[in-house]
Amino acid sequence: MKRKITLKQIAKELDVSISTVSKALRNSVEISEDTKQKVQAFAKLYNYRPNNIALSLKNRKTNTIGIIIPEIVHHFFSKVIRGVELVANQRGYNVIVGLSNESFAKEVINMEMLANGSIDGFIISLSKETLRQQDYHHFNETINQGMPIVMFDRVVNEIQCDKVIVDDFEGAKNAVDKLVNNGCNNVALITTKDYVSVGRLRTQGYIESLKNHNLELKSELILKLDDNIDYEVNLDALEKEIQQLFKANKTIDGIFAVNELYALTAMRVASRLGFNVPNDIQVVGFTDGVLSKHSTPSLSTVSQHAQLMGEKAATLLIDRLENDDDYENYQTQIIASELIERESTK
Amino acid sequence: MKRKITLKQIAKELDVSISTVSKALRNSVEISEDTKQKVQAFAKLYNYRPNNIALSLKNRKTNTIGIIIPEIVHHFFSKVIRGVELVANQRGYNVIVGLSNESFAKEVINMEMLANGSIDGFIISLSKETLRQQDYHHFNETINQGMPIVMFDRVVNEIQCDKVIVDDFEGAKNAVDKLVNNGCNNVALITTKDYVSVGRLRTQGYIESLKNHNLELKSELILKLDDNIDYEVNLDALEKEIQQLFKANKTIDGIFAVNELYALTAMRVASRLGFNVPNDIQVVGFTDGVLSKHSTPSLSTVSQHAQLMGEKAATLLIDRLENDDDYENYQTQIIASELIERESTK
DNA sequence: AAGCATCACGAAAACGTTTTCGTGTTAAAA
DNA sequence: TTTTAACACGAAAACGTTTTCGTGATGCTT
Repeated sequence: MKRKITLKQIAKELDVSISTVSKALRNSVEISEDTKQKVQAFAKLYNYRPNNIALSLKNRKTNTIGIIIPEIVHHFFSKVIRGVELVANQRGYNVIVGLSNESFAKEVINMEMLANGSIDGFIISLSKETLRQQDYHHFNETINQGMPIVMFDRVVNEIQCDKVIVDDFEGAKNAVDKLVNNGCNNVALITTKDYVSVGRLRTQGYIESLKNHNLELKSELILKLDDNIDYEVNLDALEKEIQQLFKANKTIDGIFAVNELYALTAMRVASRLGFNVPNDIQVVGFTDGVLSKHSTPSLSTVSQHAQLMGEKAATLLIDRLENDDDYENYQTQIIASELIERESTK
Repeated sequence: MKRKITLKQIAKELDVSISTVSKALRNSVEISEDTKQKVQAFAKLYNYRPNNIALSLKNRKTNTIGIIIPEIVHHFFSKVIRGVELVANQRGYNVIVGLSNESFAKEVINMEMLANGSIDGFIISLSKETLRQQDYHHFNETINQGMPIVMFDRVVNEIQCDKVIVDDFEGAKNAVDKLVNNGCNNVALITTKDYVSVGRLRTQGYIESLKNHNLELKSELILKLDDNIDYEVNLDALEKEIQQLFKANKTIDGIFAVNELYALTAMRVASRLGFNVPNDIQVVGFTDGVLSKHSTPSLSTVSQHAQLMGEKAATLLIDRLENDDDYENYQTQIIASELIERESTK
């Protein structure tokens, strides 16, 4: 077990100075051809690679970006990571992952851990708890220390930084437009409480679409679920909520749900109550998940292009890292969503 | 925009030496109470945090572990990451993620990028291409340089290191046992080509179970799919293969599939051909995916406890990193799988 | 008053790089 | 022969820590 070889060791072996070795390896004109050859051959033989940590310290640049997400076991977020990783790698960066697990405290701790030199910048999607508490001091502190942040998906107006978001409003509007155009007159909405920005925007898109079609907005058709409850493990509770919605409103002929789980569960409950999807009730979800494609009937959905979001976020961040000149001209990129029609709509 | 404060700056401001500041902050007895208070107050005021990179360089230890996986948009792997991250964070480590994208070259490049000082050790699941080419030189080189590796799930006997695996053989055997005990006499197997170790082991479990029940092993009931094809995008191709299996073997009354997609597709094809699941045909998959739970009928499956695998792998790695003494007593931990019965079996 | 601990702190090395600047040697120019 | 320029290399600083060792000042013991 031989440790990794360093410049110092090469210098010693070849009886030259460390500077000479360093220059020889970087093909400096200061060094004679002879010496260069000798050093390079030796370095190759021993498979020399510069130590990243030493380089980071010297250059005050780690070539690493940190991504902090609320949850990794989630199709949307893992696709974002893939996008980030893709462009990061292309541009010579590594990606370090932190999970906030939807907790404010973990988000803060994670950021502090990474902000002390480990990374050059952050890509982040806020935890629900952070959104609820509206405590954003850690972002401002980070930015004030000269470390750029790019927020994606769950963003917040209070913080000045680059952002990448989905056109939640437009996406929702289009989805509901589709349902209405397909003949639905009583489109219900299954959404989250308003503090999650994306939930709020999608709700507004729903409302806008109804208005544009001169349809009455009936509050009893809007089911706002408390998404602190993990319905993935409490499926029964979710089913009950939705079943109640159907029972109380027999005329429902369309469902727009702000995520995949809600949409899918709605479909299942509808079937159980004897409705046919899409003939009696049409359903559209909002997501990038795998479930939609493989369910029966397969679910029409608003795709968010998660991987593209990741790519854009990484590009934004790295561009900023590599151009010190452009100063505080923060931009917000909006990724167009796309309605993917499957069997749950006509 | 104030840069992060350093020991040197504190020393300058307070007109003491760097050593004094460092010692004062670590509460050394060498320093007088007065000075300590002064320094600590100042440090707190300016929110001093030691620079991780400098520490890493000094200690020759990064407190970061690298995980290299073939694909992140995959329920199994993201759950493993969650497990790794969980114990890594608990023990003060960060996690850096590399994606091989099932490519040998990317696996090598990723490892080389990280092995040059960025991390203390690897957790890795081999890419399919690596398994096919059986070229493991990069692992040996890494280990020889004193950097420990823990392999999980897709492992390989040729490399001496810690490993965490699922009892693929037992898991498959139990699944097929279940089918046979439920009355299936013609259980088909949908699997991958043999070079993926987990596929091979699951196939052997299938064979063993049939043998134990004195059932004839019929090669026409074994469908070996080429998993270089991404059936997730080529669903049609997959359906055709499976449809052919059914058409050629009318007596099939049970299916064991080595992954979720195969199992789910088999269910769908079966329904389309007019079979009822589970009354005519029972199906069991092998996976930790989300699809199984939400499909109709929901899919019985062999769970691999992905998160637990991640936790074990991280524990194994960190234990080794922190105990230089226990030398090369590599262990292989086997995670028991669990048969989760849902609607696709009786 | 001389010797000796104890105290409180600073200098310097080390981790592994890169880079600036200085310097000794050789060859060309005056 | 002397001056100058080019060449080839080394010393040292810097990045931000921690830690070992040295040292001047003080107070105590004889």
